[in-house]
Amino acid sequence: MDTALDRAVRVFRERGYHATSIGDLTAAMRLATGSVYKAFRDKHAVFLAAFERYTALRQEQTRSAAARGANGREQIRNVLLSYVEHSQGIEGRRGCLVVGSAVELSAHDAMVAARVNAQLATNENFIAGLIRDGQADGSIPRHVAADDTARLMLCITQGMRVVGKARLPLDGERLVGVAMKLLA
Amino acid sequence: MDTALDRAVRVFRERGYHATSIGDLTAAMRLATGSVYKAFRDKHAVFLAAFERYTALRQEQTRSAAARGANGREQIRNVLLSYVEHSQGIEGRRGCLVVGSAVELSAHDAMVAARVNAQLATNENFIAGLIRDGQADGSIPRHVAADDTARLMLCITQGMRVVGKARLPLDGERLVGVAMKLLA
DNA sequence: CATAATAGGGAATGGACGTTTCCGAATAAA
DNA sequence: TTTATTCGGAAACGTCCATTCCCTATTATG
Repeated sequence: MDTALDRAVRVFRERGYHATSIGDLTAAMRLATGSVYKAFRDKHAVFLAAFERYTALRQEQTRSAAARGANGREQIRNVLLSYVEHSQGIEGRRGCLVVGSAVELSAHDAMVAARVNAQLATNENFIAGLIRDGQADGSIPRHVAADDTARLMLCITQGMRVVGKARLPLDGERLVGVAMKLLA
Repeated sequence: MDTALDRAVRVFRERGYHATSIGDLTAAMRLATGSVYKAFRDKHAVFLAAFERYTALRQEQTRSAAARGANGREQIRNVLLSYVEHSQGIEGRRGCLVVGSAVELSAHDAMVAARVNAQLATNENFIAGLIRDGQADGSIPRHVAADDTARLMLCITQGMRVVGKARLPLDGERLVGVAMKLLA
C-alpha cells in the first residue's frame, strides 16, 4: 500500500492535481479503480495521503542532510545544497508537491492550504533553529536576524523548486556559496 | 478585447489552467462561448495570450520600480521590494502566472515551457544587468558574482510568489534588508 | 470441508467539460 | 430599403472523468 502511495506521489508531482485523472492514478499505482476507492474516499483523499507521505520523506531527507554538518553554518549549507540537488535534473523536473499544492490548490482548498502552511512553517522553523544553533556554536555571527534570514531562505528553497521545474540549471556550489553571505 | 484578456489573466492566476473551465472564462471575460472561440482557437490559445499580456504588464511594473532607484544597488532594492509587494495580500493570493505555468504546465507543454523559460531568463538577465550597472556606478562591489547572484535573486523572487500564495506574511523592509547582504 | 467475510478488479453511470454549430442581431454596402 | 456580412450568444454534441456497484477470488472461521 505504501509503495502504491509512493507511485501516487510521483504522478501528482509530475502532473499536478487537476491534470491527474483516476486513470493516471490507477495505472501508476497498479490498482483497479474500485481498489483505489476502497482504500480512499475519493481522489482528494489520495492526494492528501500522498502529500503526507511526500512531506514525511522530504523532511527526513532534509534533516539527514543537515545532520552531516559539524556546526550550524555547515548544517545550513548542507540543507541548501540538498535543496539544489533535489531541484535539479529528473528529480527537479518532477517538482515539489508542497510548491505544486501551494500554487495550484491552496487558494481554493482549505485543507491543502493548511497543510502547505504547516509544512512551510516547519521548514522555516527548522532553518531558524539551525541559525540559532550556529550562533550558539560560534559558526554564525550573533547579529544575523534568525527569523528574517530563515524566511528569506525559505523563499530561496521554494524558488529553487520553481526554477528547477522550469529546467534552468542550478550550480549548487556557486549558488549556495552566494547564499551563505546571508549568514555573514 | 484587451480588457477581456485582463479578466482572463485574473482567472488563470487564481485558479490555474486546468481548474479554469471555459465557463469560468466566459463568465469572467463577459463573453459568450462562441465569441471566445471566434477570437481564439481554443482554451490553450486563450491561456497563451493571457500569459503574454501578464508578462508584458509585470515587466513594465518591474522596470518602472527599478527606474525609481538612483544607482544599481537602489534599483535592485526597489525591484526586490516590488516583488514583495506583489507577492503579498490580495495580489499575492492571486499568484504569478509565470510561477503557476512553470509548476502546472511546463513539464507537459513545450510551448508554455519555452515562454516560462524565456521570461525567467529575461528576469534574471535584468537583475544581472542591474548588478553590473551597480558595479559600474560604484554602488556594488566588483567582487560580487553578477550571474550567480542574479540566479539566486531569481530564486528569491519566484520563491516569494510561492510563499505569498500560501499566505505567509512577508515584511518587505526586513526581507529585502537581509537579501541586500548578497550585494556586499 | 463448508461458509462467511473481505479485498481487489472492472464494467456501468451520471455529470461536466471542451468544442462546434447554428441562429439572431446589428452594421455596412448597394 | 434591401442585401450581405460580421459579430456575439446559446444550445447541442461527443468525450472524458470521478464515482459507484457488483462480481470474483482469497482468506479466515466454524
